[in-house]
Amino acid sequence: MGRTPAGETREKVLAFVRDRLLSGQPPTVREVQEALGFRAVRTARQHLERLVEDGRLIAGRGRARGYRLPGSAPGARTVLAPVLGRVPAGALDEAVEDPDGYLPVAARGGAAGGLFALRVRGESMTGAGILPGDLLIVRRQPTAANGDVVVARAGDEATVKTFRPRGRQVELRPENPAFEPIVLDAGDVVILGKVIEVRRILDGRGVPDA
Amino acid sequence: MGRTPAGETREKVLAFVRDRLLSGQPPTVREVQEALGFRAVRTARQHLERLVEDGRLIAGRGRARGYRLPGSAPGARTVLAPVLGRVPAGALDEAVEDPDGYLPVAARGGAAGGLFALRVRGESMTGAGILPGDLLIVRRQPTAANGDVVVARAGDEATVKTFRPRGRQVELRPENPAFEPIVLDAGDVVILGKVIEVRRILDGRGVPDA
DNA sequence: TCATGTAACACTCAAATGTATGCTATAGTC
DNA sequence: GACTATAGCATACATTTGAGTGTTACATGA
Repeated sequence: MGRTPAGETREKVLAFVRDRLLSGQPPTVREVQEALGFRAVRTARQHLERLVEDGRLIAGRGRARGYRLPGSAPGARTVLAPVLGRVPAGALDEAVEDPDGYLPVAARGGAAGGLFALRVRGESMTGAGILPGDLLIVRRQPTAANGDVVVARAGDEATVKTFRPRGRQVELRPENPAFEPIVLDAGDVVILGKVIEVRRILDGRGVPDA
Repeated sequence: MGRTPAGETREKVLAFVRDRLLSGQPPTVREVQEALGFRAVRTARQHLERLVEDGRLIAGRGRARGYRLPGSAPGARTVLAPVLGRVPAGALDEAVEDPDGYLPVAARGGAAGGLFALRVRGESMTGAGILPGDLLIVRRQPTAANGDVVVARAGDEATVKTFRPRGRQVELRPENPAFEPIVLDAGDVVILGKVIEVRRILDGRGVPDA
């Protein structure tokens, strides 16, 4: 069979393997062989071996579908956060029963104990770059630090605000001058969790032309 | 050996398999066996078979590490997008070589063919709620529609702007009055991809007190 | 009590898959 | 030309791994 220019084929091999790994389906050597059109298993393996030598792939000796991407192993644990349609007036757990879906979240260090997601209503936090329709990833915790963006319940209302302790009181401050801060006795505010991530899906809608 | 309450073990099996799939490393039957502490391969397989029967898993007949999540399952369409440290002047693929990490992304509909992530530098898009330090999930595509937020290369510069076609020219418009639009011949602009999602990690830093 | 279903075990077989050996050919370099 | 490196092929071998057969035990309801 003919030869291809040096290195060219290897790039294609790497691209194929990477695509498969990122989509969650590690390939076998023979799948690489077929995808690249080799007639010998050995050829595919040679390319893979070279990629490993060059540090561009990591081999799992002996294991089936054992090739991995180097660097920060995508083994970074992914957890699923349920998207709650509403912030419940009662216990959070009840709302988790019937989620609108799940979002994959890269679990950073801390306890993956309880994550959930909420959709933002209203414009009270636009000053912090949190727009209506955004998704908030929230870690459940009963306390917060000054400046944290929190999901809190004051009476029957559940809101997203910046947390400002004021002595024996608590200020829940919107990040939008058009809205008024809420100041309550600390005992009247229940922290449901802290917002650790903001997401905005742009897929369909673009930015309206001015 | 003893028995566990009905169904309880099966949930753990599913949780284990799902976690492995989400982290990009499908397990073998024997890995399930070990993880759950079974002494027989068959036991693990029986649970897996049941999960397949119930439609909560999909089996890849005969293939190694062949279990998948069904389309309806949470997390089924999660892919990992490499976070590029820099937008390359050359081919995108080269930058993918050395990613800063990977982000799990819920692939909505379209081809998961090529996703990558970028960190925002500068304040040129704050008007669209895109702040410095934000992570952008980008779908690789060579074209864009009016109003799309795109990653484009004009000469050696790679930037994030709103895409505005202007006849034979193209306007790359910042969403911040302090910045000037870039207008170029269509031939001088290369669309690298379209921003489909914006993420902001809040974990440490809160909102500064005013 | 008996039948039925689930959970679990021990062992075996076969297919999928990684690994190795040996060979051919082209291109570049000294 | 001799030497070296790369690209590729054919075949065989060994391990990993999915799949099959048969058995034991504990619930639960008819």
